[in-house]
Amino acid sequence: MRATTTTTRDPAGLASDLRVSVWRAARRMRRESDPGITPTLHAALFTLETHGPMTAGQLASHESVQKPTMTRTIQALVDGGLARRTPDPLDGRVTWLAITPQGTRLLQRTRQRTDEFLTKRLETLTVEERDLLARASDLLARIAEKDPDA
Amino acid sequence: MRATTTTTRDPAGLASDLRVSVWRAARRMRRESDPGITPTLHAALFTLETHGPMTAGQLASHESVQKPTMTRTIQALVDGGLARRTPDPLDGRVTWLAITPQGTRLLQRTRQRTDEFLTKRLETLTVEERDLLARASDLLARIAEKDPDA
DNA sequence: TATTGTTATACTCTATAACTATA
DNA sequence: TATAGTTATAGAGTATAACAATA
Repeated sequence: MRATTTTTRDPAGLASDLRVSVWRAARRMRRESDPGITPTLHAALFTLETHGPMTAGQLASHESVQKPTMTRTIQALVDGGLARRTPDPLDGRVTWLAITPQGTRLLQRTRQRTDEFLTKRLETLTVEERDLLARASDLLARIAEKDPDA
Repeated sequence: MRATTTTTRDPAGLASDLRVSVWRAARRMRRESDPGITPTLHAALFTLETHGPMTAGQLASHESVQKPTMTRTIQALVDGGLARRTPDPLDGRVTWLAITPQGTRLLQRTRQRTDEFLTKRLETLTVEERDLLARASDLLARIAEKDPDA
């Protein structure tokens, strides 16, 4: 196994390591996650829950996907009764999205009962390691944000 | 934004946060990464570089994908001249995979010159934050490994 | 004209099931 | 029979290009 510590202070080397480990972790999580909801739908629904109602374009921007991609994701959420579309009364081009009670319940169930694989793995770590991952989770979220200067 | 710190010591809540942030980071990295190689090919090639020659089955197991999936990945690497197939001289069913010099060069170029987006983002962090991410990268790799008891 | 969102189309990544060749 | 790998097929997730409706 390559020693990640050798690249710690070198952003390019860390980038290379992170790219691999994040990709593998994402793949593994997808494989093990709750069959009731895919990671893509989960992430979008989570955003609707935490940010409140958003337009389709805002949601696409927040998730760093193109609008047609978000159209599909939204369609899947609406078909599943997890989100609801509401036309904007003033601007006929705009669609507002909101999580439904059913969507909220699904997220609650997911948090309580699912992610079993990941939860089990995390339980094998020390409290310090979980603290570290929690802070890393915030850093990853910051890295994945849209360019501040874009 | 949901406060991740509230879930730090709770493995299930951390699992939920990590699932979202890792998924988003993976998506963003794919979108921004070197157009010359996809994350899936990069990860497999990286494994061949660090572990040396492996059979197709070993590689599939290491990457946590099914064998048919790895067959496709390998085919893409071989088509691109990045890896080489060699039949096992003793067991006719087995195929050995090895990285080619061209594959090694591509990984070097990727490390040096690409991952620009990610490198730039990492440069905006403090040294401490990069240290933290480096250790998190190891933890994520451990989490994504095959079950120790499977 | 510019913007919001959708439809059409295509490519990547992944899986399961069935198959071939070899042991 | 069992194992290693491939082929066939399907589904999820994403993108770009072209379009419709509205501003």
